[in-house]
Amino acid sequence: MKNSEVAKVFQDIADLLELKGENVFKIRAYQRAARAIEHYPKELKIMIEEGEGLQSIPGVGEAIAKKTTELVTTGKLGYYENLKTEFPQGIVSLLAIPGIGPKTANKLCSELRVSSVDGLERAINEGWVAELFRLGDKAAHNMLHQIRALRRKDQRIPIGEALPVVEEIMVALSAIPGLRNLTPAGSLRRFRETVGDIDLMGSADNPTEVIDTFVALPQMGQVLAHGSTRGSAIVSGGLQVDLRMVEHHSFGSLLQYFTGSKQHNISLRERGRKQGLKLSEYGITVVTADKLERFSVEEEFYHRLGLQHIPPELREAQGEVEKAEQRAVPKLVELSDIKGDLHTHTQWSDGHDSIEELALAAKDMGYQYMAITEHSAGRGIAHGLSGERLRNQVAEIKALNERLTGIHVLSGIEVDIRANGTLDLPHEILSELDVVIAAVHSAMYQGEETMTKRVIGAIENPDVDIIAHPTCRLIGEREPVNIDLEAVFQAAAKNNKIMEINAMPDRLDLKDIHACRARDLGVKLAIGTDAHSIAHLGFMRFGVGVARRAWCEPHHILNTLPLAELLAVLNRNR
DNA sequence: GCCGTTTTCGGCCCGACTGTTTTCAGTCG
Repeated sequence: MKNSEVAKVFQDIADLLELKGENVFKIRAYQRAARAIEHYPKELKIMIEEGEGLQSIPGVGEAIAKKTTELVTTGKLGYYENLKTEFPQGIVSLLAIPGIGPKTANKLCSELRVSSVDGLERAINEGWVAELFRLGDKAAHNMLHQIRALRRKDQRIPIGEALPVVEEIMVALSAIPGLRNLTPAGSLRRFRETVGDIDLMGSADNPTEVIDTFVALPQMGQVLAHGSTRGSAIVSGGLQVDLRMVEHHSFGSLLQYFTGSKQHNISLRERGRKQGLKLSEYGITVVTADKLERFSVEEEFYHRLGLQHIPPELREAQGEVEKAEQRAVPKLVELSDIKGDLHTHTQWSDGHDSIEELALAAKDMGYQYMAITEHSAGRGIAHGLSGERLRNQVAEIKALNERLTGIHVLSGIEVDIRANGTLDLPHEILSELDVVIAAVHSAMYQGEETMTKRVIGAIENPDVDIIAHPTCRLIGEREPVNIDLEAVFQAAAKNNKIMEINAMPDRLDLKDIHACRARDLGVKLAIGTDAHSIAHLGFMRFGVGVARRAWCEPHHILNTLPLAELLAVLNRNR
């Protein structure tokens, strides 16, 4: 059983306990454990097999560890099964409607026999809900509104779509004189792979003017709110953007608060409470003196708590507060550390631009090198390269390198790992290249054992350097393949092979927690954009974002190495 | 149910909004 499935069970348990009216702290304990498990980089199954104590996970104690072991080893949890029988099926679905919590759900269920969203809708329309004690016409109307919103619920948007939209807005507002701060907060700032609504935080001498300009921008569709401190609008694509203008002297604490994550903020407040400090979005209050200290800069907020500043990407309550306390927050990899792109396509296969065009663009980005890694012939649809065409390309790259200065082009390939685990090109050709990436592009629905063996086979092949997009997922479109990543990472560590963080925004593969686990096991990572055009080279920042969320420092990332050192590591002269 | 540089028992993050009441319960982020 996967961590995400375990997390789902504990979240379900929390919901059921809420309906039952259990002790709120017990409920919170289950919620906390669910979130911690969901973000935990190591598979619980492996931890149990290796006899590693589950209680090392923050928020998991004796009872939840025991339940987890039962769940993971037997696939079932008696406690959960019993709990489920106490309530009509479907009542939990009511909790998903904003505005309905456990009390209201229980009332609807016990007094109106409502136990589904459809049933609730009928009860509202027939006027029953408005009759209930402490509910009225307005409450019933709101429920109906929320049900409709839920049905057309927009999915979370990949960060690759949201970030450019937000940046365009920020550029448009940055010209306003008097604007001092403007930053996205929330999951976008933390660089999560998908985002919901966007919160922009700003401070200015003339906040009203900023908000007026914001809601009047040409890309704004429906304006939801337009006040003196807050504006809210829907931009094309359905993304809701809120702009919140605050006082200069409170900007730091407010930005901290709205960046989250919620769990990170809770950890901070728990810690502050022990020091006699009360934390809120307005600042820090020394409880004994009842005096509020405000912070215009976020760094100072953390320093006041005796902590190092914590990069937003790490704020997921995964031990970052303890590290900040010990002054041991890692110096995370940055975009400027990247010396080249190791995964690109040109007109030779299914890319848009020529090798030279791509190379010059890479040079403009300040790179020292870039690798051309076309598809191999097995990908007929992508105009993949045969051995012969590949040799021609190698010759062209060689000639190009003699002409170009300031950028070195590496000849490579993204060779198919066939369904039977063999590679799509022979050793004779692969051994002539600077870098060989191997990847699965077909037979994606193989069982876990077959798929794992298939990829490990490629890892053990001496011609292969890097495994690209190891899970083949497409965010919101295609589920990851069935693969035992733990075994794959172990094999990569043993064979000194590199795993890719594919920076394409709809891939981000490896994802954050998997990259983190690979790093833990000592596997080196490479960030590649998989660019099919010059514009795609800019995807690098999304890959860097994943690496940062995986606690990676520059030395964990292969393509932070200068050219000579990179070639030494790839060691292709065998 | 979790947790410990005040505690192995007795705490557990903080503030705001809404709709319903007539001082507040319920919900949310």
